[in-house]
Amino acid sequence: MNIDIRSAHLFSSLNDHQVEQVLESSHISTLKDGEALFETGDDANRFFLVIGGQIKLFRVSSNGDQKIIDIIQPGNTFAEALMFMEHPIYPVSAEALGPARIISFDSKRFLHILSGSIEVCFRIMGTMSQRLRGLIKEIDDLTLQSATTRMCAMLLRRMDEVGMSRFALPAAKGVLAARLSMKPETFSRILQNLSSKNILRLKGSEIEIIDESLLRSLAHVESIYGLEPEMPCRVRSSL
Amino acid sequence: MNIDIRSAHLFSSLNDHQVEQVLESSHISTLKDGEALFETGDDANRFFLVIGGQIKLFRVSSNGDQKIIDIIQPGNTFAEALMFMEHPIYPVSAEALGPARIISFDSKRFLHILSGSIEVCFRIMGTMSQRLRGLIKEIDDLTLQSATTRMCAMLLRRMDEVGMSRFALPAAKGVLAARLSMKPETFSRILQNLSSKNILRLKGSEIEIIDESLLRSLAHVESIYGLEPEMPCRVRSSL
DNA sequence: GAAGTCGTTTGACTTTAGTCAAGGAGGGCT
DNA sequence: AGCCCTCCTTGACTAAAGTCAAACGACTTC
Repeated sequence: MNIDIRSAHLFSSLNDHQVEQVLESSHISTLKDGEALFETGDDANRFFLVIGGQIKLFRVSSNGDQKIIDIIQPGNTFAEALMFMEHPIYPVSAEALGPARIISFDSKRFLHILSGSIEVCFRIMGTMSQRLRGLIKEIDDLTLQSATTRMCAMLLRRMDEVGMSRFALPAAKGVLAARLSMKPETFSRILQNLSSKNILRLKGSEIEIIDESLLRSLAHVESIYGLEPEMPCRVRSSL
Repeated sequence: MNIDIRSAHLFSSLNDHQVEQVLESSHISTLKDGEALFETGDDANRFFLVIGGQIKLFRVSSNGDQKIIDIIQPGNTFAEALMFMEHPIYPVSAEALGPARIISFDSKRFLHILSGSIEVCFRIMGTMSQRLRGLIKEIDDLTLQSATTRMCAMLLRRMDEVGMSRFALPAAKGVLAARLSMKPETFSRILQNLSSKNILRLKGSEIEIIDESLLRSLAHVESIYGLEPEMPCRVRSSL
C-alpha cells in the first residue's frame, strides 16, 4: 500500500510530518459497484480522496430521478470544501460507479493539522473558486443551452482530453445522460441524430468525430470566457 | 460617509488598522439603473461590497437571453471568492438593478493585508462553502424541479423572510422570472394559475398567500437537507 | 445453446415551457 | 386629461424533452 497522497493537489504542499499526521486519521476502503458512501443530508465530518475507480456525486428528486453533479476521478479529493462550515452536511449523495477505492480523512483533524499553514488554505480556496466557476458554468448550460449543445460540448471536452477524434465514452450512456441532465432516451436520440448528419460515427460506446468544426459550432463553446482546459490546475478537486 | 465595512461578514474580524489599510485601496461608486460593473470574462482584480440598491449577477446566452445567477443585497460582498485564483476572471456579468452604491476593493492588496490572518481565510471559505451549496441546490432545482415548483419555493422563501403572508415581490416580475430561469410569460401564467386555484391572491406586485400548506406541498421544499434559512450566517456573501 | 438480464434504442404520444403577436394597465410627462 | 413608454398579461401555436412501452443486442449464467 504505497500511495503518496501528495500527488493530490490538496495535499501537495504538506511536509512529511504533516502527511504522517494526516494519514493517522485516514481510512482506506473498498467500495463495490453502486455502494453508497454517504447521502444528501448526512453529517459531513469526513472528506475523501479517490485512489481507484470512480465516485459519482448526485442528487435525487422526489420521484427518484438522479442528477449527477460530478464524477470524481482517481487522484482527486471531494467534500473537502465542507470542512469550513459550522455544521457541515453533504449537499449531495455519493456512491461508487463500478468498484472503487477511496481514502477518507477526518475533516476536523485535518483542519487542525493545517491550521498554521495559510498555503494549504489558499490551495483549497483555489479549488473552491474553480468549483464555483464550474457550477456557474453548469447552471448556464442548463438554462441557456439545449440538450444537444450540452452533448456536443461533452464530446468535444472528451476529445480534447483524449487527444484523438476516435474515443470511447467515459462512462455508460445512462450515466452520461444523468450527468448531462437528460433522459437516456434523449441521449440516445441526440447521438443518433448527430450520426445521421455525419457529424460523428458511433459503434457501441466507441465514437469517432468526423466533422469537428460543425460539432464545435453546435456547441458554440463559451467563446466569451475562456475554456475550462485553460485552467492552471492539473488535478481537479470537487465539492 | 460613515460606513463600517465590518458589518459585512467578510470584514468582521479585521482590526482597526486593517480596516484602514483595506479602505485605502477602496473606491466608492454610484451606479445608475442598468449600469454595468463588469462583464463575464473581464479580469477580476477587484471585489465589491454593496452599500445601497441591488446588484444583479447574470450570464448571457448567445441569443441574448439573460440568466440571473444572483441578486446581491446591501451589506453583502461579491466576487471576493475569485481572489485566490491565479488569473481571476469574472464568471458572470454584474450591473445595477436600479440605482446602487458600491465600494470596490483591490483583491491583491486585500489578500496581502490579511495574509497573516487565517481567521479571515476561514471566513471566506465558509461563505464559499455556502455559495457552493446554494449553487448545487440551484442546479437540482433546474434539473429536478418544474417551473411551478421553483416559483412556489421562491414565494415561500420570500414569505419566511418578510414574516407575513402578505408581501410585495422583491423585484420586478421580469427580473424574478430571469432569476427563476423562466420567461416572463411563464412567470405570469404560473402566478395566474396559483391564483385561480385560490392558493394566493395577487394584485400588481402585492401577493397574499392564502393556502400556505398547499403552496408548501407544491414546492415540497427540500425536506431532505435542511432549509437555507437555517444557515448560521446572517449576511450572505456571493460568487 | 437457451434463457435471462441489463443497458440501449425506437416509436408514438404527452407535457412543459418557449415563441410570437396582440392587447392591457400603470406611471410619468406635457 | 391625453400620450407615451415600459412592463405585464393573454391567447394560439411550436418546439423540446419526457413518458411509456416494446423491441433489440450484447453478455452472463445455467
